[in-house]
Amino acid sequence: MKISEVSEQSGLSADTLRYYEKIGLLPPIHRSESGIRNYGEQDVRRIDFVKCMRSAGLPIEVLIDYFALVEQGDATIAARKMILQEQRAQLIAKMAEMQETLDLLNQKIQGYEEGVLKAEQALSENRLPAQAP
Amino acid sequence: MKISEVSEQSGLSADTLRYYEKIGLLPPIHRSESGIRNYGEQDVRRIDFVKCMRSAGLPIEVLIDYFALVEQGDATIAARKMILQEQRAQLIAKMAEMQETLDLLNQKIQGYEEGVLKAEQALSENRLPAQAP
DNA sequence: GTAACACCTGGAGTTAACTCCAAGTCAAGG
DNA sequence: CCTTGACTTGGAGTTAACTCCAGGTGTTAC
Repeated sequence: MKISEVSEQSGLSADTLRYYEKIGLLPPIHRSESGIRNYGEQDVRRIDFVKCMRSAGLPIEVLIDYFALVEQGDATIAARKMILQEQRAQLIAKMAEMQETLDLLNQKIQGYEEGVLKAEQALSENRLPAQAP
Repeated sequence: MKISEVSEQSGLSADTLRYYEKIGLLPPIHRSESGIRNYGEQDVRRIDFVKCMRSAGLPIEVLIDYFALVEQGDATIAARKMILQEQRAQLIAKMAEMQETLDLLNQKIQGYEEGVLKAEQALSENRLPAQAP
């Protein structure tokens, strides 16, 4: 698979794919004789994994460390598991924060709905309401 | 309230508070005669709001736009509501992505748990299992 | 009065994660 | 043979959001 195909399929730009390889987030991709990258199935699977983790905000550094451990074989399974557990904990925490924000946003939006309602009522009755930020 | 107190109470650094003011995310804070910021209750409430929104990843730009509308009074209520709804939609989408990542992370971790289990069994029986990244 | 301390400013530096660019190579079509 | 277009590289530039610093001023404690 050429870089343009992988780019299309993954939604990551070719630049990003090369960048990921350069910094070691992807392994050195096999090349044709003329030096053109040819992504294998395993590469594509890794890219999908990376994309998923990145979309949730896991830092590239962490993923690099993780894959470095994968390279080193089964002796590192415990360490890998710890990395994933740590990231999971952070993800859960972040989602909880976002839920709080979501709740507040919902409140505010509802406040505006009610505010507008009141304002409309007031307008048709010639009164003036007010609302906080 | 002095900047150090607000900093302590909000968890934002004094530098960040000044930065927020400089870029217009906070209004010009009232000063003492000698030029020292004196944050009022309203400022503190706004800072809490900003902090909450920022913790969920809402861009500063969006918040600045939002507060600019607030300044302009009730005529902008519909626009404000739209901003919040848009941000809510993005937040929900992001949380869904994170949930997917969380699911995958859970799968992987469980895979490692089972993998280790198999490995331990195999070790005590002199067999060799394997596992993917 | 002076030393220590919190605060001020403008501006430079940092970080993560891309993104873009110039200049070059190669394969295929006309 | 020549052009077109996808690919290559190393390196520079961008963006968001801080974070730090030097140099200066005002306030407080002794």
